[in-house]
Amino acid sequence: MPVSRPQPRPRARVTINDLAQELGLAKGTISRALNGYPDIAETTRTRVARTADRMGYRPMAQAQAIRTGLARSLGLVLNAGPGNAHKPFLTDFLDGISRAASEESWSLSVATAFDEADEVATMARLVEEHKVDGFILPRTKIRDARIDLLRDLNVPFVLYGRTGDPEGCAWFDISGEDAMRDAVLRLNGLGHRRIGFINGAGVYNYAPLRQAGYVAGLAAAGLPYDADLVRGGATTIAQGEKHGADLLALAVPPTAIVCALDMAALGVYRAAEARGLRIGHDLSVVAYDGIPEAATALPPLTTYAVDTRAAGARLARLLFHRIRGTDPIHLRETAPAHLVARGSDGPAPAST
Amino acid sequence: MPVSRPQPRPRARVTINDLAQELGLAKGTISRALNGYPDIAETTRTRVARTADRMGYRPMAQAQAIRTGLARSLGLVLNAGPGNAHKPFLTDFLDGISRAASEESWSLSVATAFDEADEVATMARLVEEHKVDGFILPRTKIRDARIDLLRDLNVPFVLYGRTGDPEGCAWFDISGEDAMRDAVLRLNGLGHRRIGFINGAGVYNYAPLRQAGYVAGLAAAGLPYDADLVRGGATTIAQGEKHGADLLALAVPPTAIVCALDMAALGVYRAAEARGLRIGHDLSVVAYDGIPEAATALPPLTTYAVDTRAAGARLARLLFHRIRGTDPIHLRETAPAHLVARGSDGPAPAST
DNA sequence: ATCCTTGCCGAAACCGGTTTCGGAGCCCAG
DNA sequence: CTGGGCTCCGAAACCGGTTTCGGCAAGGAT
Repeated sequence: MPVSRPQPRPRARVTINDLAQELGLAKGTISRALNGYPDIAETTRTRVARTADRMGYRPMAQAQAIRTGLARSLGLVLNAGPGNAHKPFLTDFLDGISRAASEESWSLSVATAFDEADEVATMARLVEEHKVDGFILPRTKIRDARIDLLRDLNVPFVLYGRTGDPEGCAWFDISGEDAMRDAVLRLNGLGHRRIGFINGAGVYNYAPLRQAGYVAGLAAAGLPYDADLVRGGATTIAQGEKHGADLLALAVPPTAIVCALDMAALGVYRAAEARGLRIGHDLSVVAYDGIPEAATALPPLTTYAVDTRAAGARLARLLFHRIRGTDPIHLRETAPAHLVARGSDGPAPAST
Repeated sequence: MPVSRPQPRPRARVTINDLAQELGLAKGTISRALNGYPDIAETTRTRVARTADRMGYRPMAQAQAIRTGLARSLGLVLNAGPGNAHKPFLTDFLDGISRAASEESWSLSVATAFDEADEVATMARLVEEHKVDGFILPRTKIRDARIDLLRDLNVPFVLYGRTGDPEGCAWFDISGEDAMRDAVLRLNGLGHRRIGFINGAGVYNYAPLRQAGYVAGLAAAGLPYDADLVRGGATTIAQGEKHGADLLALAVPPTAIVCALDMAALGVYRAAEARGLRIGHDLSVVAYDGIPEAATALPPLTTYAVDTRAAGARLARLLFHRIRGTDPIHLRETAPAHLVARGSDGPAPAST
């Protein structure tokens, strides 16, 4: 099909053959020296390393891949479908992964898909074309087709988020449940007794966890659970506003609301404003994520922030271990979110 | 150094040899048939194509790369340094590029850097390791070290944004100047006579262009240019608020403000609020970008939106042409931003 | 019938690495 | 002095493709 054949640039790369010639050694020897094989004399090894460095030798990743079977590349498939547009810390996430990858001279190849089926197809393609040695899976779902695929294909992967059926799964996650529990206790400490909860999207694994954390917080504080105070499915400002308005319209409205997502909290701000309630005084709000808008909101939002950059880096490193054969059982970690106390929560208003 | 050698998965790939054996042809013949060489009989070509398809053959990208010199991968280096965190349409941008790349069975590899020097170093590394055949350069600067590097290395690239010294440069850009000019004329049509302008960061190429557009709009409307009404360097809400406050504190404040960035406009909202001015009535605001927050702001922001997804796709396609040898002179395009009229602008208030 | 094209394909070299295999030296014990 | 083991490196096969080169067979011209 391709009528116009692409023209390779004739840039002079220094290859392993150049090195071999320069040093008067066989190229196989060079390769083994550079890759730390034990059957190379230490003096030879340093000599090779030094001139390789001097001549600016960089092994061509593809040539290595063909024999070793390793593309030296991490895969990341992003859902770019409707409703997934807003990813405030995507840059940080990519940065974390990319930096960790660079440390090992690996690279990151990203692709996009518009729904779950497309995600699976895209991942399969990347594997078929051998572009990628493993995947980082953002936003673990409760039922996740991506996991099924990769388990099936026997391709290494690491989840950002835990999962119910851990068979063959490695993961890194932020313990949102601890944060939610903490949030409830914090508010209880401020005198709040009716504390609402607005959860995120139910398809994701984090949702039940965070709700469980909220419930655990209630229990730890000795507060009763009231189903009327619990809403779910709010991932946008608009949805947060709707659920916030619903909660505030209750006969006995909450004096504080815990949100599983900052975005929802920003919606609650609007619902409160519509009722003439001042956030931080008449209504306390505590959320989770640490999006940049939370800092510039009025008042600034108290939230449990996650270090997305660190998460990306950690995921990449776990994936390296996974690719190198470590049992996924030993590659499961959770880390806490960190409270950023700002102005959106305060003492409970004196009860009338 | 690597003590634990990575273990390649023993998945059974179907190679070109399998195809050759199955068809009783030489593997060179298979390769030529698949790549559209003219010395293959049409019947043979279809026979090969059919069984290749049936057996699910996917050429291993790396093996092709080693001989052809093409990695079949587009490079994108993102600046993840401080102040660059907020990239609301990064996902769309990636989506556009990734989709266009997939169409040709290419992939996208992204890396991050924290400043310009790091960007250049990262790009050089990607080229040395032969991971990438060309780059898409987001956010063209007036003086751009990335351009110097790639020109020097003779590596194909495409700019998102124009540049002063076009030597060897291909680009795609949105004509922000037309949008700014339009914005001024629109406001003039609404009766505004004192129209302020808040520009973005001066290091980027778009800044002088948009300011020129603002000036052109003034001229076309027959309005005088007043340097007091022009501010620059506002890329965040906070900076927009500051400059907005300055403008509103003028002896004769503007009745309308054009912002080069939506973010700055959101800051102007706050400055107006602080003075008790109602956006859309007492003060009109028109901006540029089309970030999602603009739609949910109160009132919703009138803005010139850019289709970032389409831009990414177009850039990728231009880069393909560039890699295949098209003269960059023929690879320069601009497209208009599209007005999204919402509630932040209205008739000028009756003058006192 | 012979020669010359032309169409079509096989064989082999090649790309830049990795890995296997074997053998040349050296040291030391018998 | 000989045999065995160990250290270290060269040679060559190999990975999965691409590209060059040459030759066979069919067809047309002479």
